[in-house]
Amino acid sequence: MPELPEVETVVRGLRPVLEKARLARVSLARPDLRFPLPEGFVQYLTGRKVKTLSRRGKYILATLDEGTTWITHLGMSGRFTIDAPDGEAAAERRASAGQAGHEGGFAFADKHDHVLIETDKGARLRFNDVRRFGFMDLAAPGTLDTNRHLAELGPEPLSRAFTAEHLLAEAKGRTAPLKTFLLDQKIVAGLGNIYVSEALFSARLSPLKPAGELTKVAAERLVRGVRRVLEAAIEAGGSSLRDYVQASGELGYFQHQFAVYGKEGEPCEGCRCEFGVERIVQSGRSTYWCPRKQK
DNA sequence: AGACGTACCTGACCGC
DNA sequence: TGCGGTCAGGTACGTC
Repeated sequence: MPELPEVETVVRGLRPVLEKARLARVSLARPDLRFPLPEGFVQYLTGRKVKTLSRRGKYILATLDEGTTWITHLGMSGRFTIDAPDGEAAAERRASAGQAGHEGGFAFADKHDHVLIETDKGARLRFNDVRRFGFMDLAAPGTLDTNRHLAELGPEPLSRAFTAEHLLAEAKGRTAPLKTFLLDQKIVAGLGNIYVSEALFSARLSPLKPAGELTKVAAERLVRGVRRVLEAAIEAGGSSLRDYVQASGELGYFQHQFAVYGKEGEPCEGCRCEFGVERIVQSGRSTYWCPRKQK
């Protein structure tokens, strides 16, 4: 589920709860997510203060007081829930909680809750991940740049480092189609299956076009298209934070209107032609596009 | 190096 | 109602 805009929304939602807070209690329902949690994970986090929360690609980064970074990737289905300490939902969970967790009424309330965190300010966080493709890691001070998950990441698409020149240099000689090229986190960090389709539509470029055939003009359109769709989605995430997340406490998913994604057979944005959006499969994953508009 | 397929995990949905 | 197949927004890793 979560691509850059969703992760950015999660970070913004977690910030008021985690930044400048101390992790008073941490517990795990299991020793691993997608990968084993690092040795001594709970002991390490417990008692540490979060200095800042940020994002790199699809990774959530929490910088701790002594310089270590707590890294979280949401995978496909990872989400955080912020529990109101004494709300109705909390009482309900207390009543139905089957597994032992924190004492004092805070527990692994849902089936796929894997990590519980309570801050010194009384905020309670649950990390839930049905498919368990998410993972967490710790990077010692000064090792973030060489961390195995982050070292190879391409530029942030909303930063000045993401340029047509960068895309052209990376695309040179490549036969892989633009769809696959943009999904590669080494090329640009944070795009996933949805926003690649959306960005290519926005740029009016075919997902089938070999990356090596990008022209300067097309690369410039692509940079603008990527930025446009991500900025719009982050904006939508902001609304969901205000409207939806505050009520439910759930962070990780929001409704967004897409131009082509999931719209097979429907007219693409602003179009009235009779053909509609097409779905094709590239490297085993769905791509949605308009063959009339995207060349 | 780069392109490709497969693995990981659970749940929802569809047709029979 | 049950059952098997397919699909789902992620990354890592093996092979050619």
